[in-house]
Amino acid sequence: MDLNQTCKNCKFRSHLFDKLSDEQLQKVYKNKKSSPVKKGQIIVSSGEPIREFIYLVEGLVKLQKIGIKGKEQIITIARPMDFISLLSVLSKDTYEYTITALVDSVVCRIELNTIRMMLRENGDFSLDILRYISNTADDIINHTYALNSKNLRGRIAMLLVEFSEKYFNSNDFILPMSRKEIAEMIDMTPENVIRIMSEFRKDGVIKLRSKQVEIVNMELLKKIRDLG
Amino acid sequence: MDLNQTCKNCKFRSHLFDKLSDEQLQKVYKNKKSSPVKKGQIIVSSGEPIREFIYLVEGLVKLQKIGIKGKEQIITIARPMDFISLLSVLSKDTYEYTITALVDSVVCRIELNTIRMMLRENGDFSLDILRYISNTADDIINHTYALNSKNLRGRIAMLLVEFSEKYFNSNDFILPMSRKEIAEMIDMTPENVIRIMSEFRKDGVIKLRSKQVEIVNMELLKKIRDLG
DNA sequence: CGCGGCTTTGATGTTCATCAAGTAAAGTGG
DNA sequence: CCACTTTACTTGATGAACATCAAAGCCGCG
Repeated sequence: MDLNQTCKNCKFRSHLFDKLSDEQLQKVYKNKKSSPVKKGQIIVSSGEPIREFIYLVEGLVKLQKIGIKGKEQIITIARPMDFISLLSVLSKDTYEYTITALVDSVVCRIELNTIRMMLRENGDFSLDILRYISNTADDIINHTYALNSKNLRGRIAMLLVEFSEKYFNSNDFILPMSRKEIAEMIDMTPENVIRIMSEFRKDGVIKLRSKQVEIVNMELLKKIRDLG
Repeated sequence: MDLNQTCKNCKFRSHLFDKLSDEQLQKVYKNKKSSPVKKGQIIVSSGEPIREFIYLVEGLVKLQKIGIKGKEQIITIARPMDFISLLSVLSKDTYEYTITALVDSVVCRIELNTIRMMLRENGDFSLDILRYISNTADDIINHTYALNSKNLRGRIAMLLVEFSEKYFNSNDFILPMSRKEIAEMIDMTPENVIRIMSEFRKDGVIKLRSKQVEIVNMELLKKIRDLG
């Protein structure tokens, strides 16, 4: 297979590498390393030096950091097409977050200097990346504030709607994480995650069997989210 | 006075416009409008179309948004040298935040297209801005998570230390905001802001008279912050 | 000088974390 | 593949932290 074709057709290109010339795209291709990662595998560890631009081609990954007192805190979940080295990549020397695969995934890596050079050379590409980073940061900030302004029921509802609409495009999905991890994401205790999800089940808002979730009454769930 | 000199010597230049050529700096100068704003005055309103790059030359401003249920939420306080149009400027069409002067301030405005053009033309400048935006976003995110992981006493302590070390460089300063605004910043009620500050006063950690604060025992205050 | 918002203090109630204890599920080594 | 161990899940009871409500004093401003 023509390797350049591979990159040219990669669904990723349309979003982020649109503005690259063919020559630059060729350079990206020569440098990129694509690799599969198993569920649970760590992709980068917080504190590691940043040497690569990493993006997610397939799967789901979580970005987390260790808060004060050693409590884990999940900052966001990245989808295919997301840069997962995210914010730190251009401003820091080492990763701020630990990134772990939630399901079997595929990531692509490009040497940082290659990207840096292209950012310098290609103003349109540079502007696109600026916009992308700004948006990502905005999203995380807005998401965090939305979450914090809600009570526990509202948070769980928000998370379930998000999984359904943003990550799985279905009312019926398998939670890609444990109750404990959910708790880390929305800042509550595992006990209360369980309690409230059970309530939702009893009230007929969702069906729930272990990690299998089906949202039965989406309208009500959204109302709980918005009123929480 | 030579107007170009004005910009060349502006303390702002060293941080953000370092990489601009003399010609580009000249262009910045021709386009910039510098204006004073009075305490309490709104600089931009959330929802307004973004037409300018705005940075703070002197003073202090707050960036806030209206959360769900109309509760105000202060996202961050900007200092001189900060871009205050911040994150949204390159990714959105309208402002995400309302920006208000906390004290008498001075801002400079540059037409957005001028900056955009320079970003496209000048890769080094572009990289600097990328780094700057990444850092700003990182800071806000880290700050928000740090705040949320603390109890109320820890939050107040954190805020006071921050005012002292980051914004005023002194153990003795005048709070630039009301108790209600403080509550909006660190996500608690005005009543509890008052209660806890009074506690600190009674315990001899700070002296407090209306908005005048003096930190008497910084070490203890930091301990309260870190243990909260 | 009086009105409205800011500030302060106290009393009450709700939400949520913590603790405890037991069950199910999922790895692990023989 | 089965016993064994560990880790995840679940439910209930208790207590602490914090929001809310109420009432009174204060301050700036028209």
